[in-house]
Amino acid sequence: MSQITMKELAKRLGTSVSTVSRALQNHPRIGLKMREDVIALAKELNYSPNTTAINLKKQSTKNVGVVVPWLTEQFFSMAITGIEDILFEKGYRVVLQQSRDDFEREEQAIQALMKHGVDGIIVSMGSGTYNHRHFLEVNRKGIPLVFFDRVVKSLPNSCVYTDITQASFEAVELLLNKGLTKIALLNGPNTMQSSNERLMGYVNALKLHNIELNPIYIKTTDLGFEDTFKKTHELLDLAVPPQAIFAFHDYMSLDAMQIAKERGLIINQDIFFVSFSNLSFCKYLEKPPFASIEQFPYEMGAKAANLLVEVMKKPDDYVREEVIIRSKLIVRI
Amino acid sequence: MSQITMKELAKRLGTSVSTVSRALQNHPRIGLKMREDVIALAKELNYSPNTTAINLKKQSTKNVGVVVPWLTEQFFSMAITGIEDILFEKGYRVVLQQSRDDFEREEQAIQALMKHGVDGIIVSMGSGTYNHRHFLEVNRKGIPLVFFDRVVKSLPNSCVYTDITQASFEAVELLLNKGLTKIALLNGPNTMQSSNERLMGYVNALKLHNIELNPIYIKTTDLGFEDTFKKTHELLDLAVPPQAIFAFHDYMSLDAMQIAKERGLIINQDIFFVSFSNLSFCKYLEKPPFASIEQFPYEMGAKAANLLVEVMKKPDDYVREEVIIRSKLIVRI
DNA sequence: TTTGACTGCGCAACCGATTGTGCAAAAGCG
DNA sequence: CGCTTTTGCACAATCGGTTGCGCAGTCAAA
Repeated sequence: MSQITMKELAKRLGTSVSTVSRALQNHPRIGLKMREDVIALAKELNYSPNTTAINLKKQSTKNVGVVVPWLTEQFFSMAITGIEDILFEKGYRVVLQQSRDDFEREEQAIQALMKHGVDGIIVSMGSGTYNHRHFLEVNRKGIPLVFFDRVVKSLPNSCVYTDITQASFEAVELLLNKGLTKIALLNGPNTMQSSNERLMGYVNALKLHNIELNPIYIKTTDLGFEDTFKKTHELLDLAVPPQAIFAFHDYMSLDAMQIAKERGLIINQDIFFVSFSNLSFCKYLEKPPFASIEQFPYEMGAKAANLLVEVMKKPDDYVREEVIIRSKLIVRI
Repeated sequence: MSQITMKELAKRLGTSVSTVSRALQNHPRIGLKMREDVIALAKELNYSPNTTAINLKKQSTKNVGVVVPWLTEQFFSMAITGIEDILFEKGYRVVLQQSRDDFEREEQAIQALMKHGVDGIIVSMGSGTYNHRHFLEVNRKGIPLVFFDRVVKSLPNSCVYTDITQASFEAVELLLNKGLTKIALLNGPNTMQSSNERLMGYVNALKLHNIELNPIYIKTTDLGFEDTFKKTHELLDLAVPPQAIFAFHDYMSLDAMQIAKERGLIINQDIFFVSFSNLSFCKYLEKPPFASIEQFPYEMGAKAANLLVEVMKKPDDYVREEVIIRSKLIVRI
């Protein structure tokens, strides 16, 4: 029950704690016999060091906090898997927190992590985050912080993301190359950086193909399905409804597709959907969204973890890095 | 950068560390003025206690390890969400580990958690786990441990699960009541407790309805999609192929359905599928599995977390609890 | 005025490790 | 054989807190 300590080992061997400590670390100044005795007894008593004590002494916990909006979104669970794989192999553990896209919760999560004493933090920002004070606080305390996917480029922290603008451009261009010109954008809230980037890509593609930008084809949502329903109806109610919809992510495409289907439209014939995520379960759909952008969340997570490990190793010669993971447009049909 | 400590506060106030400590804890034996001074200075200097030091002293880390097979399975990410909600509110943090249904990894994960000094552990066993030595070790060390979903009933730990046998019984009965008699079972490996329970429910239902048990309708898989494909083909190749398949979970149903579709069968007409999980994205399918068993993972996780908190609070008067979450059969069409 | 309780605070041990330093004894050297 | 170096180990400080206990000083009751 009560863990056995170095003190106990020392007492049984009639030696001192420091000798036990050094023996277990194979310190050269400990004699062979003593070393072997200590190690043997440690093994026999199933000694295992108290990590908390080591943490206190070493001023590090080998814990890394990870904050994401929703664990239940495949993108994030895959990213965390990538993070965990790297961190586990480097001897770190993942302390998990979900922000649920809520600013308050995100702030609480970050504060809990700082208080708890993590060695570093990896964050994908919530859509509700309108303020960066908690991140500034983390930086002020000198705790290494790395962003991924939903990043804050204006902060001095390293970050990993995909070039949303470019990916959006390619996605919209795919539609244009199919001869579709009436393309709507079903976007996220424009408080989100990534919404703006989607818009940019959309605009760029239209411009390059000399298609006039029609503002009534651009809708923003709060990422909730109700708002998606509402905005989709608005699009389809237009006098000249869109031939294709570029949606924020696959979940949004799917919700919008439901509406389209209810209205008797045939997916990938009367109307085409393209979006981010490349959700794996779309393979089970008879009519999947036309195309989707794979962002390689596992790789993003792994890369973010690697960056963080670098900073944690030598926080002093910190160099901000901005890593862009190349996304891939997957055409499904 | 360097965190400010109680020693620093004490020095600045010309008092002792113990007084500072007590003042911050509102100890009654500290005078009002001194207390206010300490608190004021602490606030001014943005003092925050070193959690590691407190952990060492208190012999507790306020960390709870959670080990699940796959974070990317919706069931588990929802369960973890339930766990996190409860634990966060009680002041604990979640340290996450995935076993990937691999015994070695599960064992490593458990060992890492023990070494790291968590106050308790919540586990859903991997399908590859053929040995309980790591759990025995946890118990031997006196670390509170609670199982959920994939539990080990033979161990003295509390656990939360759904009555798989009963749920399976209901699922099969649903098919029988539709007049279907040739029902196949596409099960998981029979090293898994829950596979056996599914079998039991299946057998019970057939028995009650006086349908003779036909062993060729019973297949076990390793939960991988390739094996699912193989076994589904075998079933459909039978002289008298099944009219319905009761599959391990929705993912397996979906994979099997692909095969059925390829063979020209019409889902929910030529062949019916029923399984565990009630995956949310099935709502996007034109032809979803006929029915699915909702196991309320969020509630299971939350309950497991609550049980664990109880044990952590008073480990001495530990009483094993076995909580059965009532599942619900959801008919989709 | 004496006694006893109470108030306000500091000393020091403690949690379980790591690590700088000092001191013997053994070994190496001329 | 005497002197230096090396070897082998223990002492004690330290990480940053918590907490039992003791000791003055204050104040009221006897």
